[in-house]
Amino acid sequence: MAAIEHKQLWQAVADQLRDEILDGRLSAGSRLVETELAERFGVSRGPVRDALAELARAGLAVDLPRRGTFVPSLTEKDLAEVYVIRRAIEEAAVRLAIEQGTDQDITAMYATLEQTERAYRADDLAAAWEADMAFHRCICRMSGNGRLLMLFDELSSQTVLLMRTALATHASLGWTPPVEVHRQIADAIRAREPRAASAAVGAHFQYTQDRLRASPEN
Amino acid sequence: MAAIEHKQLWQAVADQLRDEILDGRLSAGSRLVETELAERFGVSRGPVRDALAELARAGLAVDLPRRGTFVPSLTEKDLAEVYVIRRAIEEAAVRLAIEQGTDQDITAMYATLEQTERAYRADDLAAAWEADMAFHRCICRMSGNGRLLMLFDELSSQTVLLMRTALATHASLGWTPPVEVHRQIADAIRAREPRAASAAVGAHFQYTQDRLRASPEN
DNA sequence: CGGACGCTAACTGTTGACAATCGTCCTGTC
DNA sequence: GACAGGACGATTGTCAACAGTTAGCGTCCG
Repeated sequence: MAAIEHKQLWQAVADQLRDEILDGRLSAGSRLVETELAERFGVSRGPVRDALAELARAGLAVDLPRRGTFVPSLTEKDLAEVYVIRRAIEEAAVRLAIEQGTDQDITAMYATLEQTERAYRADDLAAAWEADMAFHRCICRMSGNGRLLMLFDELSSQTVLLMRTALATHASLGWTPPVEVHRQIADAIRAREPRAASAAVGAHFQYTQDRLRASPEN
Repeated sequence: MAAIEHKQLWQAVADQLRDEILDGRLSAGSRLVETELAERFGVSRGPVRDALAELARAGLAVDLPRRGTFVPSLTEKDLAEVYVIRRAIEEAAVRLAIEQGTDQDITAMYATLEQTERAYRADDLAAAWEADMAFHRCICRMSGNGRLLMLFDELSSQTVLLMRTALATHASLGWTPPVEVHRQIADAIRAREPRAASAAVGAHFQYTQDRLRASPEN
């Protein structure tokens, strides 16, 4: 095993660009010029083109025909859209996770929980946020639904981008990881109570959405 | 208005290929050779490549690196995955549709319902199926969530492909359009009863899923 | 002084060609 | 007779070049 990931060139480029977009090194509105990137990565324009198409499909870039590709500036509306879908699929995921999840999965889930808490106590908000996302991803993985997991990854990327652009100034500063809510969800999963788990996820999203909607004063 | 849709070449190719795949003219397992298609459409391999990438992203093709692109043969597991996600997002969509939908939208929704009935009485199962899908799409459009609608389109395409491949022989023959269930959903939307509407959608999917799971004897 | 036209530069969309890789067939050996 | 190894063919991944379009800017006319 551990077979050599025969990564396509365009995948490597896409991964690199994705990281830079999510890190904020490529800020919203930045233009992604094919020739420029091709030279930077030492490849031709072909793979760069493929990479940009991939990012566009993932919602991390917008492609205006004949005009170029840009890093999108996501709005409140985008935030609402993403959260509606995330809530829907994660409520479903948690129910499946109860049916499909192994004890090992549940252990891993609790690990992310503790990691979140530890990072928060260490005042490492970035790590706490990452562990928070890992918790959600863990549930989606437990669902055993590959499409659902891929969809989550797409939406979580957009969530990160949203947090960086729309809410960089106000909301993220006051953010605290919802450890206790996550623990509620985790406990419900371990107890194999689909109703409670689904409701807890719904409540979690409701709360997050309300808080985000309340804070900005556009 | 009605501005000239300056369609990119690869989009035209992708549309054509999508139609052929969904029509069954390109059956499951078919190999999509870039050179071949390029010659057939009178374009270079570049746009064909882009088109195949697009189809692969939409789940209507699978790309095996260095080996080629194929029309996928979707399995029971794929069916289950697609339906889980569709149920989740459509339950959410119907709730939003109640908030966002205009009277015009509701009229259009009922139109698809009547169209389904008419096509079924005329023994045109293909048209009935299409109108059935149009009904579901109508609800997703009413949600006002662009991402949700795009996601639905993706999943509905895969649903069509599934019906063609996995269930071509047994289930589709006995299929009858669930007009009365659809009417229940529509009525709940018109009456602005989110609970009932969401429940009706859920029941609809539960029923469909059970029936599909019961029929094949793999 | 303001607006419209035309020019220029840059970038994208598309093309054709080259090289690397994978599947297949054939051959030879056990 | 079956399996391993090597060569060939086909097809994809990548590259460099060409053509068309778009945005920006300057100039000219009203």
